[in-house]
Amino acid sequence: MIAIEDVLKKNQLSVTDGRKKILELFLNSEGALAHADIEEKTGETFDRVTVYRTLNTFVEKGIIHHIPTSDNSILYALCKDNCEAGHHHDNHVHFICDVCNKTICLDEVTVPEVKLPRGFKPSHAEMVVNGVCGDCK
Amino acid sequence: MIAIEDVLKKNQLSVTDGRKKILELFLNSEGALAHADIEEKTGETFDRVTVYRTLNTFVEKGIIHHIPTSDNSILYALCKDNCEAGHHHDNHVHFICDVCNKTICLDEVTVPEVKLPRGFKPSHAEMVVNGVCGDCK
DNA sequence: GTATTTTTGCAATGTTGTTGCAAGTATTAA
DNA sequence: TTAATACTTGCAACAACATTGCAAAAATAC
Repeated sequence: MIAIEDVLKKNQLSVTDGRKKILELFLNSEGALAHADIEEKTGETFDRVTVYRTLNTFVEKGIIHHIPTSDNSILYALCKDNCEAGHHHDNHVHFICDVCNKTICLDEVTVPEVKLPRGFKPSHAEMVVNGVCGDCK
Repeated sequence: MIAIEDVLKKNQLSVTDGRKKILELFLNSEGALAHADIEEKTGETFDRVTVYRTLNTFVEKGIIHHIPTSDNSILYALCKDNCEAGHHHDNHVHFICDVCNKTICLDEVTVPEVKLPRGFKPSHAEMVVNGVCGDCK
């Protein structure tokens, strides 16, 4: 059991109902969440604006991170412990299940290095794999 | 010189000014294009709606493909010749330059295979690398 | 050249995300 | 515990992005 309040305090954030609830959603979700998911699950409890601001705050503090998608949706997922404010170590592969449509962080799978053409200098790499996840096979 | 009209005809599309112009933009651009880029470059010639519909049509026909991004922008790039409708072979790495902000298809660089955890079956993989491109180094 | 099908432009509408400000809540310190 | 301060929230307005229906226009088929 992870103490939700501790995570917030450790990141110098005021402990509020909204932040506790949204952080709890991430902790209880195995996959990534979109803004819409969160709005749906919090129901009428919080204003849309609060959700936007909370997510942005969490990204700034390094509690969650963006996941690249081909459509124009923004997905968020929890960062692991070694992830600090402004200094992400989320160089893991993301997996999107074609069946259940969940997006899962494969924390154990590191994004591989690739050899780039002459003149290109890489700084960061993202990888997204589609397919069928363990639950849907 | 690629015959623009032939590409459209080969995909069973009516040849219209809008489609010719937008396809030409892709052929003459080394990087990927966002909807906004296209609107900008076609100026007042076409309606915004036409641009949206043309891009969607091109994606359906497999003439262009989406590129995943971490922010919520949609980028499009030309598919290469071996790319057919509904059956993309665009398994190459995309590069986003942190300096000039261009997105470039690295057609020569194939997305590497990764070993996934038990139970995961991959069908498709995308990779986006950030850094400094050859022109900006 | 005419008929048919497809595409376009316009207007209206929906969706998504942001900003300013007053009111409410959490934190700090006495 | 309470008062002062700082931060967060909700509301309303706004801005950007994207979609839909329908009539007019253009492209294709005959």
